[in-house]
This record gives sequence, structure tokens and C-alpha cells, in this order.
Amino acid sequence: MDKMPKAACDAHRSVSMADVAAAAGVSQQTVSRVVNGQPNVSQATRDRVNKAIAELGFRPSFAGRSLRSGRYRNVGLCTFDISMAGNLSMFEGVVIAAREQGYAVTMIEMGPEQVPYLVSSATHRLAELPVDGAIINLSVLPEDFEDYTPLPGLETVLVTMYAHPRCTTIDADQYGCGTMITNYLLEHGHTQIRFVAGPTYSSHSDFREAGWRDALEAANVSPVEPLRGDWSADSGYEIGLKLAQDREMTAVFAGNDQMALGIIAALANSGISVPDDVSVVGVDDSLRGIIPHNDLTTVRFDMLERGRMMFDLAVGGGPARAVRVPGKLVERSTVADIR
Amino acid sequence: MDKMPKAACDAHRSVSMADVAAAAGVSQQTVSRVVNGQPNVSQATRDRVNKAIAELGFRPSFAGRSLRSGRYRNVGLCTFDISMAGNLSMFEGVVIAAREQGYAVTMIEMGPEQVPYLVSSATHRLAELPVDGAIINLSVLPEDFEDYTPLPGLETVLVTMYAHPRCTTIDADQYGCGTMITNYLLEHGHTQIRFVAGPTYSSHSDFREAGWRDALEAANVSPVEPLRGDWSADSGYEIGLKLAQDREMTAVFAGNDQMALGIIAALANSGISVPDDVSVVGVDDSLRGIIPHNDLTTVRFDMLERGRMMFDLAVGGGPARAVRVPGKLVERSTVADIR
DNA sequence: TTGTAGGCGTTATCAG
DNA sequence: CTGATAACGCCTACAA
Repeated sequence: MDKMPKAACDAHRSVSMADVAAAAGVSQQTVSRVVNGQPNVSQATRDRVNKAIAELGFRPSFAGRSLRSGRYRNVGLCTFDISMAGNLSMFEGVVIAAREQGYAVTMIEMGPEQVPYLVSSATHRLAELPVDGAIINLSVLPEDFEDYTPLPGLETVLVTMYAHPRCTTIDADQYGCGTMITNYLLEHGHTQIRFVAGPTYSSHSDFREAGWRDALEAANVSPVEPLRGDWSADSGYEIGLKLAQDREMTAVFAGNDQMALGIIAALANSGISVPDDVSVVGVDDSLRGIIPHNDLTTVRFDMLERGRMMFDLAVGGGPARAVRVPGKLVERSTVADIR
Repeated sequence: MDKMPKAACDAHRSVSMADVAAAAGVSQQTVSRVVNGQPNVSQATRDRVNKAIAELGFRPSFAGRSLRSGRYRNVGLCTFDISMAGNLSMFEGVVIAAREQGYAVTMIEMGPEQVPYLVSSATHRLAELPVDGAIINLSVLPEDFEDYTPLPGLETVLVTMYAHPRCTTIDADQYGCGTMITNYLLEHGHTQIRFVAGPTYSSHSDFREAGWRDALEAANVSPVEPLRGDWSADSGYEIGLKLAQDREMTAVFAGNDQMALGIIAALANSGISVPDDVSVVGVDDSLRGIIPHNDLTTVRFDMLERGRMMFDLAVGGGPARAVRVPGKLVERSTVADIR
């Protein structure tokens, strides 16, 4: 009984290099050399080790490796609500960017029981994960945003339009997208441009609205108070019915593509033709492939570019700054010169 | 110079419990107790330690912890192409399910340079990550599927409709969804039910088609060869124009909702009314909130239920089996009794 | 070409 | 209540 190896007592222990070494009759170090493809091993030894590896089903321990190296080659990504529109496409960009550098992405969701949403909670959850950097997606502005200080030693990037004094932030440029769309409509001769906002909690909607407001005021036209939807096409339809009563309005800047679609349907049902009578622009370019003959003029954000920047900031570090990734206007056929 | 601490030489080393212990004038073990909220520490000591933790910006090392515990509380998720429709929603379910158990999810994408796609490559990449289990999403059937043997010691789940002798597989029940939709249309008196397939590489499309075929044959009607689209609404539109020529057809089973939308538009433009003249059913229920007045009858898969099952299988283990998660018919108004 | 020693940060165990 | 020790799996450095 004395000779019974400890390993046999612990069913949960995984196969280590020491086990492989024992099986192959070599030292642990030789196993390490084989596993890492180092040159100074004779072919015979190499074969014996590889055989043992295969038989025992050895896999190198991430824990052991990263304990040694001090790095994980992995970034953490936290969202408060993963199902919020846009989070998934953001995630896609980060995963692709990470893969290009040989990194993985570890994801957590804070979940609905974590109310109020605090950046500091997110940071602490992420800090216990095997990550070299952290990306925290702030779909709404958390209460502790101003007071927040990132953990020293964990490069942290906040995804939000708001700048932060001690932490790098990044987001698709919602404000710029608001001015871009509004100016585009102004260039086409429109002045009575209505904005359709998203839900009140959405800072993206706020920034798009601010861009619209500022662009209008720069052109000396006073903005009409926006109507507010909930991002859904049906809410857009209801709003479209109201807009159809507005005899001044010649253009609509919808907070997203779905609402734009609803608005266009409502206008059509009210005998108003797009773009002949009224021009409509959306945001996100989220309808490609989804609806037939998609002709909605909109703004597209390059999710791969955005993901790459988030990733680079999260692993690269550098001083705190506020990065805004510009979108591109996608001209289709729901905008025309004013009649 | 002799007294210069080693740490000062290595800028990349992170703050360890030993550092905190030195700063607080206690032993490393006491720091461990404080960090893990164990009871047997005096309040005075606890305060001193916490102060040192805050000052030094200590965060517990994932590597050290999991080296000790032998577990990661993390599952790996691999997709061959993350942007494939459906992958992201699958991912969402897994992340939510994982969070409920205090797990994180680490994600990798194989990327386009990894051709041909091999399950074994995915397994080996996942095996080097800090994961207790692995989920591999097989959007297409890889060449080495039959020969594949999962790594012993890494619980592996394959997401595919195909069963595997040595590995648990799971998927939304595409075949059952095919029979369900077809039987539903048969119950409404339709027999001339056309199927619109997705791209040839899609096994999901194949299984939906097989379900359709079998249900028809069980009802003694011989299936007309399906038309094939590329999942997009525009391809659906083209197919819809062809279907409009088919005088026998009274019902269409579209491979997904987007194509269904295109088909309905093309039928309408050809003077054929849905559901008065022709009934149409889609799959996925992916249009909610996207289009106004969404009235498409379709099949919905519960992504949270699916994610929970995948997660449980990946951490729970058990013998190899093939799990199929059934969908639910969502009755809206694009199906009517045959005229 | 191969082997030995040491330490990365943590926690279980035992000793005080 | 607190501290010392050992071990988890791996890799760098050095020795044979």
C-alpha cells in the first residue's frame, strides 16, 4: 500500500507531465521539451513520450503554464445584458480581433440580479478571471461611473460614449453619426428633420439626438421635440402614424433601422411615399439579408474595426483616452432632394 | 543593494499575496484567509490586510488558484465561423446558463485560415485553454467527424444534428421542426407543400428538408424537388417569383424567416395573397421587433433552454448521447386552411 | 541529449 | 487567531 501513487487516490487530478514522464521513463523536463517542440530530444525519446501522451490523454495545464509565464493570452469581456441589441455584434468583432493575435475571449454577463449595475462589480468579477485585459460594455451609464478607478494591473477599457478621467473609453461615434445623418439631410435641402429617439435609458440614443440637435442648430433651424420609441419596428409604426400628421416635416432621422422600417410602413399606409414625399434614414445597417430589397439609407459601424480597437486597447494599455470609432453613411434610396 | 526586493527587478510581475503579507506584516496564509472571507481572523488584522490589498491593488491570481484547485469554473466554446447566423444566439444561451452557475465562457473562433475545418483542431485549441468542458459548434460537418475521439479528461459536446458514437452531441431539433411544420400544414388541408432549402453546406437545411420529406411521404404525397436559396431575403424573393408560377402549390415551408419574407413579398407582387391563396411558414422566429406587424408563422427554439443543456452537458459529463432540443410552433397569420 | 533544482501564487493541513 | 510547510504543473537555468 505504501507504494500506491497518490494520484490514484485523487480521481479529479488531471494527467500531468510528471505522469507522462513516469510512463515514458524520462524526466518531466524531457516531456516539456517534447510538448513544446524543442529541438534537443532524440527521435526515439520523442516517440516514447508522444506515445505516453496519447495513451494517457495528457493535455498541458493552462494553470501551470500561466503561473509560470504570468500571462494568459486572454481578454475578459463583460456586458450587463448580453441580449441587448448590438452587444452580440460587438462581441463578434472582439473575438475575431483576438483570434488574429492568438488570444481567446472570456465572457461574463452581470445578469439581472446585479442591480444596480456597477462598473466596480464588473471589474472585480473580471479580475478573478484568467485575463490580461478587460473590456466592460456599458449599455447604460452606471451609478459609480464618475467615482470608478480601474484596478491597477488590469488594463481596463469601458465601452461607452462618455469620457472618463482615469480609464480609456471607446464606442462607435454615436454623436458623429447624429451630425453626419443630419448634415446629409440638410445637404439634400431638408430642414424640417424629425428625430425618433430610442428608450430613455439608452445613452446611444441620447448622443445621436445631441448630434442631430447640434447639426440643426448650426444650420439655424430649431429642432422639434423628438418622438420616442422602444427600438422596435412596431413602435416605429406608431410613431410613423403620428409623423404622417406633421405637415412641415420632410425628413425623418430614425434612431435605428427597425424603427425606420416601421415608420416607412406607416407613412406608406398614410399615402406618404418615401423618398418622394419624405426622406428617411436609419442607423446600424442591421437589415442586410433580413428583408427583401433593403433600400434604407443608414449608417454602418465596422464591427471588426471596432473590435480590433477594443482588443488593442485592452491588451496594449496606454494613457486614458476616449476613442470614438466613426461610422460610414450607406447611401441607398430612402433619401431624395427636397421636392 | 542586497536588500532590493526581487519584485522591483521584474516590472511585469503582478502583486501577490506574499507582497500583501509583507506590506501588512502578516503571513501569506492570513492574507489568503482575509481574501477568502474565512472567519478566524481578528478584525484588526483583517483591516490591516484589506488596507494593504487596496494600496497595492492586489488581485488574486487565477493561475495560482486553479493550479491548486484543479478546476477553472469556465467552459470553452469554439465556432468555426462566429458570424454565421445563429451562432451568436446560441452563444447567448450558453453565457446566461454559465452565469447562473457562476461560470464564465471562453470563446475562440477557428477562423477562415483553418481549412479544412477539423474537430480535432478545435479540441486541441480548446484543451490549452482554462476550461473544464468544451462545446464545439459544427455549423458544417467536418471531415474528421466519424474518426474523432474526444480528449479524455476534457468533457466535450458537439453541436450538431448528427449523432456520434464517442461524443455527446446536441442541437435544436431541425428534423423535428421539419416534420412539425409539414404536419401543421397538412392538418390545414395542404398537400402541395414546397420546401425552400438553404445553401448546400448547411446540415440544418438538410435536416429540415428530411423532416419535410418524411412527413409528406407519411401522408402519401410525393415531394416536389425543393428550390434552394442562400438564407437571404433577396434569394427568397427570387424563389418566390418562381413559386408564383407553380399552379399546384398551396403552401411554402421556407428554410428560414428571411427567405419567407422574400417569398411573401414576391408572391404579393405576383398577385398571390398570403395566407388567402398560399400559406407560408418560416423557421427561427428571428423577425420579432425587426419588421412592423410581424405575422409570420414560424418555429422558435428557446436559446436559453438550449444553452442550459449545452452547458450542463459540457460540465456534467455522462455517457455519449444525442440530444435534440425541440422547437415550438409560433402560430401567427400566414397559414390558413386550404381554400 | 538528458536530468535536477527552483520558483511562479495559491490553499489545505497541521502546528503553535 | 496566526504561521510554517508542502504541493498543485510547468518552464528557465544550469549541470551532467
